[in-house]
Amino acid sequence: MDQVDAESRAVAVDSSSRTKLARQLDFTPMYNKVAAANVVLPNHPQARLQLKIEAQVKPKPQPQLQLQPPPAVQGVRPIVRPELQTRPQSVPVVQRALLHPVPRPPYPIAQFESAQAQPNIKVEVKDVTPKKQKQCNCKNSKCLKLYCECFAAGVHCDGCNCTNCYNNIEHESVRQEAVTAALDRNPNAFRPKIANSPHKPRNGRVEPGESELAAKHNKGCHCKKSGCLKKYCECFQGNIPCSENCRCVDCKNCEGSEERRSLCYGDNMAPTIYYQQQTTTANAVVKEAVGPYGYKITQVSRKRKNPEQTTVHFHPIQPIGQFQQRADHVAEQHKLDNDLKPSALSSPVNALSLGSSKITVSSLMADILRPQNIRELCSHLVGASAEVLKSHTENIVKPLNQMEVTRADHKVTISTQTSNANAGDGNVETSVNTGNFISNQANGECTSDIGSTRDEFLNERPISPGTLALMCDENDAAFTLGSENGVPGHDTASTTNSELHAKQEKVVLTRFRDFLNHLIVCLSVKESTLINEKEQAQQVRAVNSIKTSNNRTQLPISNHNSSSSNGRPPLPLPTTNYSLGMIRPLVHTSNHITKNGITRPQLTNSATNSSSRQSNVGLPTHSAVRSQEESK
DNA sequence: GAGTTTGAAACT
DNA sequence: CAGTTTCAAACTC
Ligand SMILES: [Zn+2]
Ligand SMILES: [Zn+2]
Ligand SMILES: [Zn+2]
Ligand SMILES: [Zn+2]
Ligand SMILES: [Zn+2]
Ligand SMILES: [Zn+2]
Repeated sequence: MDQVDAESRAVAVDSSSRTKLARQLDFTPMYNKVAAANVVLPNHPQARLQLKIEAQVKPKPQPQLQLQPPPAVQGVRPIVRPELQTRPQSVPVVQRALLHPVPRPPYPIAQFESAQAQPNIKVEVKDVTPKKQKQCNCKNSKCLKLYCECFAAGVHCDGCNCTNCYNNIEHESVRQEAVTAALDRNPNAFRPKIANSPHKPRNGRVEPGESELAAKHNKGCHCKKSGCLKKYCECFQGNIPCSENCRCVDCKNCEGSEERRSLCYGDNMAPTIYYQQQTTTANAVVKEAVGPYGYKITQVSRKRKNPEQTTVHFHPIQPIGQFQQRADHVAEQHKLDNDLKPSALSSPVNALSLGSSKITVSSLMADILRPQNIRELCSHLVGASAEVLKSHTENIVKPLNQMEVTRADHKVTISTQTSNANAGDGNVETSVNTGNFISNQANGECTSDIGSTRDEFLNERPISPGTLALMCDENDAAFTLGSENGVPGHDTASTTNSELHAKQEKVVLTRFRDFLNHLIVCLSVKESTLINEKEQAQQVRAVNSIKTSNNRTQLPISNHNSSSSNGRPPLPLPTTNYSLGMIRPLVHTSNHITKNGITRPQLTNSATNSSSRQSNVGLPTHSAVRSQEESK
């Protein structure tokens, strides 16, 4: 029927369109609409990407985009090629590139959304993974309806098993019409369904209740039989808990749900994956569940309060909890190679955070190392990572040293009690600055909201540094993106990226090491102090009874010294107080760095997005109650 | 791989 | 907006 016509038309148009296609594939219309609101078009991610890609990959002026794989790019893997070309919007590409780490391709995600965000991503293509994109199997939609994942993701079919496919360059004009139609039906049709972040209100602060990171499915799911624990559920598929936007029945994917947890973290998540997709997930829901961070930690901590819900969806408002988890993926941190970070770091941190850290030590440590400290440590590490990224982004590669210097913003304080005299109030605080840390900064005061969030980490699943790093990345990404304008993605992306990661890792590990060293020092100091006291006491007694002098013992100390000497900053240990400050003790002047830099960018989300989102967020309109729930 | 189940998208 | 149909993925066997 009309198909034919369309087709013919398409063909006709083709030649003309081709050229344009190359750059555009994306759904322009959409942009226009969307963008219009925002105005920010220029950068459209896609456009950029595309351009970039072309440049990198190939000049490819040719009509048929697809075919040739860009030689250059190709190096890594074959797969890449087609996509690039084909997918105009590149969404996929990008994502692919970015995602690389992920074991499974997250899936098609379109990035539009990010108009704001994606810049960094661009990394690219070559980089790594070939990720394959998902292939559809459409038979009746011609791949011109959102039923088609390719179409929905904003990419041309490439290597799909579809029948009668019009989602390709050859039928671009028809395709465009379909795009337009889809947009008419739903202006957000090609935007990510899952809001990644948190959009924190632009106004600035995030409500306490709401975490900044809550990722939600914009429209929510409407599952009735899957309990939202199967991939039929978009929320589950996107690895996010159901939210108030959902109207599911008998939901088991609520935030605190045990089921959810078990599924998510349990086994599967294992180490493998963390993936994330980058920035935007486009509309496609992220397919592939991601594993949460891979670090597995397992248990440990207590579970939080969570309200488990029972049945019907109740979506708690408290988003906070999962923060991390979703943060990851949702956030998409782009890059970051998972591996390293999590694995390496996690364990240590976890241990600490958990508090599980060995009991033996606990008594001694208790005074010195407190949960809060750990949180701060985490923040510090994240901040450091962020900082690295930031500097990296700026292209200014500052020597790490410099960075260190820089980090003066955030402070971590650890209080220690000295057994000594003041015993009671012996707390002393030392603060350390670290780079700006995102989350903390978010709220001027670190503690409050984070507190809850972090508790979770600590208690529940401690966030591993790796995770932190991820989070960080996310943020970074965000801001990078935001700054996108300012920073044109540097091409070297791939290399840069790895470099970046290496740096981040280095910094994080280094700092963590420092932290541990300090901890050691503090402990030793404390220990020695205790010993001395004891000794003195004994001496006194002894004196009374008998002799006077003796030798003082100081065992551990020696060790400590050595340890301290190891490297890091010598800490000035006050005799009485021990501080763990990772670096220098300071007064608290707090300077929170505003993390403006960081946060801001995010805010920018495209107007539509934000607007829509907000509405959702603001109130749960969903009044409903779908009381009847399932009949069955 | 065929068949079933499921819930989003499309349609009315 | 609700109800129904269409659709393709997810899941099952
Ligand atoms: Zn298709
Ligand atoms: Zn396809
Ligand atoms: Zn197709
Ligand atoms: Zn659901
Ligand atoms: Zn849901
Ligand atoms: Zn649900």
